[in-house]
Amino acid sequence: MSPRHSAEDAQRTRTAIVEVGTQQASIEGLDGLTIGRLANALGLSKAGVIGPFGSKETLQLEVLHEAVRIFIRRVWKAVANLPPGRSRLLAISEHWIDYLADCPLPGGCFITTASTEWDARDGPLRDAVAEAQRRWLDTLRADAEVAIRAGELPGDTDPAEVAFELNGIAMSLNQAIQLFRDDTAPDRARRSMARVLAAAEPQ
Amino acid sequence: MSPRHSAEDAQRTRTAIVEVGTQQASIEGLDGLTIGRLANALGLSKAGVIGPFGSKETLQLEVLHEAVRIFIRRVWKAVANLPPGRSRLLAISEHWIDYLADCPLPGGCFITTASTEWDARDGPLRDAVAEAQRRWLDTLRADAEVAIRAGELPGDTDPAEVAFELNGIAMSLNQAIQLFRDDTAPDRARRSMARVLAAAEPQ
DNA sequence: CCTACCGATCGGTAGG
DNA sequence: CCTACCGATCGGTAGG
Repeated sequence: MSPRHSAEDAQRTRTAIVEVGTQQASIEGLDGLTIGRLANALGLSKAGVIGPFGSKETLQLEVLHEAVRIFIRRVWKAVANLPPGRSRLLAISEHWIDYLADCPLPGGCFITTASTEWDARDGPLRDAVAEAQRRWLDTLRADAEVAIRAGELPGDTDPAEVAFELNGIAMSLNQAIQLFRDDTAPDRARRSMARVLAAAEPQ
Repeated sequence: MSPRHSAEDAQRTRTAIVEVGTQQASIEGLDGLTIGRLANALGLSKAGVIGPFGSKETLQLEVLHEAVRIFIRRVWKAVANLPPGRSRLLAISEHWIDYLADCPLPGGCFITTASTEWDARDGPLRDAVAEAQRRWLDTLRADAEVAIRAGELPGDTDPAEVAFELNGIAMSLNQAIQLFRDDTAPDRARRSMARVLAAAEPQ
């Protein structure tokens, strides 16, 4: 009740703002976030929402990073300790599809939405989105490289193409789920990803 | 100079508003369209911009349909007279990739942007986006069905999966071009689409 | 198709 | 973290 809050309280408020902001932005886009609606949803004043961040852009960047953390937690953490290679790419596929089919954010894949929202603009948000997407594609490509060297994928496979295709399947799945509410799509995506990751013929 | 305009003039103005609106919306999104900026870009008053349409939503719907017309003109018109089947799907792939690599709209593929922008919302715009995307996927699937029946694609191919995968590759390509400015991506997409459309082994 | 205007909301700040 | 406020802009309308 007192206006004198502890640093702990301030941190809790900050966290709550980012969490609710992530939910809202997954639906309305990062640019669709507004301080006023956020304040209303949280029972705070607008000054209370923007204060901890200084500007809307800083808040948007934090919201984006929170969405990336959620993705990593759901898709990467479970496989991070597996040895790199084809079997880990198959495990990633499973978790990725599960993440999209049972998404913790109401608007589906945040990075995909943010990517199409910012890909034709300039500035820190575009750069942050590009870097997050870049890192994920690099992660996939690195595993594909290991798989090719180990003979688990055909020797003439282009590792960047594996990342490119898996990413495309994930975006197509995200659209099927969000735009068409098609619950047969996860199985389709599973088959498609398995085809991209088809094992090399034994010599 | 006279405020008394012909119906022809009125039509010209309407067309100009939709055209400039399509350019702007391809960058800022359909929701990012504003009457004020549109009026400014066109040298009109806000009333002059919104008047012919009655509401922003009607204008947004017309902008969306204009973007669909542009896509059809660039990707579909050139192949519409070819016989359906695998070779037409390959021709579509070529035109689709060319369209994305040398896009008439500054923001890249409008439908992809509109899809992620509206897929988590309700209303006429979401419905219109879904219908446009649905029609295109159905077109691809119908050609895949013909190709499978003709033995041009493997007999166990799922035609909906062909449409799903081609669409995913196109979205991945759109991202590579717009977000990463990666001009090696069109070739990658060509290889990926060719793989999806690999001919059935001759019996 | 214009001017002039409406209430609502935007991001953000001053001062406590 | 609040109240009270800022100028700017939003979509839209009245009246010509």
